[in-house]
Amino acid sequence: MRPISFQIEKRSTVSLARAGVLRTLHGDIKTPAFVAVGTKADVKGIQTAQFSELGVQTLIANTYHLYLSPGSELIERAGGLHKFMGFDGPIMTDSGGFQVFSLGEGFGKKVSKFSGEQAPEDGVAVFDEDLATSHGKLAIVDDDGVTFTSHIDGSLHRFTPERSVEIQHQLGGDIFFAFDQCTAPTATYEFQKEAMERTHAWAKRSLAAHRQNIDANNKQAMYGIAQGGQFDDLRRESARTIGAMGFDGFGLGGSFSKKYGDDSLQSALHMLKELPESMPVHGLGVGEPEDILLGAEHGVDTFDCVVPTRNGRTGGLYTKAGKIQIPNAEYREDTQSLDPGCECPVCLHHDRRYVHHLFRTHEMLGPILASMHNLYFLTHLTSQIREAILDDRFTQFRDTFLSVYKMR
RNA sequence: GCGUCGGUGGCAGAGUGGUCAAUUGCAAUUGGCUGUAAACCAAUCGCCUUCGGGCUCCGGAGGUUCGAAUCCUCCCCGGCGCA
Repeated sequence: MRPISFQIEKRSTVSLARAGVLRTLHGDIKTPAFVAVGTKADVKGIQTAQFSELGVQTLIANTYHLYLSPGSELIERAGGLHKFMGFDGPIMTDSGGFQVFSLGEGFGKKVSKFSGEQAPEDGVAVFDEDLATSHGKLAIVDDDGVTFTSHIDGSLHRFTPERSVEIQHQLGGDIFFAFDQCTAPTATYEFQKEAMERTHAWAKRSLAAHRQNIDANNKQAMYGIAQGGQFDDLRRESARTIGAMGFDGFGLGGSFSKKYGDDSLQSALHMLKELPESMPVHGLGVGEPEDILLGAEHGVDTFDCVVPTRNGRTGGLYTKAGKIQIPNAEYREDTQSLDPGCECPVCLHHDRRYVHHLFRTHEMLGPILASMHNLYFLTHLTSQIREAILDDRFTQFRDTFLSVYKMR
């Protein structure tokens, strides 16, 4: 018996969209579902007790961050993430593979729509120069693993697939991910292929390490992550390889930011056709409404993304008509609710004028309310998608939604 | 009234003869954010512009100088001290 099971309740008759239930030892996740990002064992600005009213069924914490602080041993002594953060529901952990990318290849690169260029190596002032290694990155990859420089204190650390699995065992999430090498969609074919093959080798090692720990293997499910960038042949090869290894689920890997182009996600999704039909699929870092709709259409079951909490903290609010910047002058006396018609706990009590004021005066409640609203918006979106699939009207729902939602 | 210090762009506050339309912070205006290095980052922020530049500008008025936010004179205003 595996520690999770995935039951598909309904498949769309006109697309690969599906609705299901992912059963874990800490409860069920009704899919499609939005997974809140809880990097450091907290969803930024949100109390655990608020998850339910915001529609948050599950969250994903991060291996790299929790390993650095407070340390996975401490969390293990606390009885695992569930006890540590006081959440009884399903928890996922990410492997640290994304940090291989964001602290490695992606480090210091400010790819803007305007310049299209990467910043100079010393273009990032966030860190003490002494922290950065001579190559200008905080992570360097080799075939055996990755050497990190802590972004916190500059100390040196090393992750291997086995180490990532060990840490994630200590964290104790219900579902965790194999250590992978994430890449930018814009990377060359050669680079993409190399990272994919390395990811496959690491997946095999990760799985072996997991199977060796009988106790963890019985309690925790493990997803493998595929790569391949925007190259369809690599993507499909990666899906076939990862899909056949015996993982409990599948992670759609990559980084789908708009700065890498408008269809980096679209070009990756065809790989899902190569997977066993009943394998649960998680879209890593996929969370803009239009991308959730696209992913769901292609059979992605769960989505995690920083976007509701990060945008929320920085003043961006999701509405059915598109994103708005609540600190902007036009909302100073706007008495509409954040998103007219929204029934989230914030919209039920406050209007734009108030939240605008909170941002202008730098009150911490502003980012909190915005994060709450955004989380609700996305969990509500996935639950609406789920209902639509169950009624076999997904396409209509998508078209209706997109007809009023303005993408930027 | 006397003495003294000071009046700089929305605010605070640098600059004290040319490299100054004027450092910096805040405020303001806008943009960005996709497995969180992010309660963050970026651009703009006197007026005009064919984006090359042009014009006006550092309390006010004069003056010195090739050149003044910077030096001098007078005036106005403010802080402090003494009467």
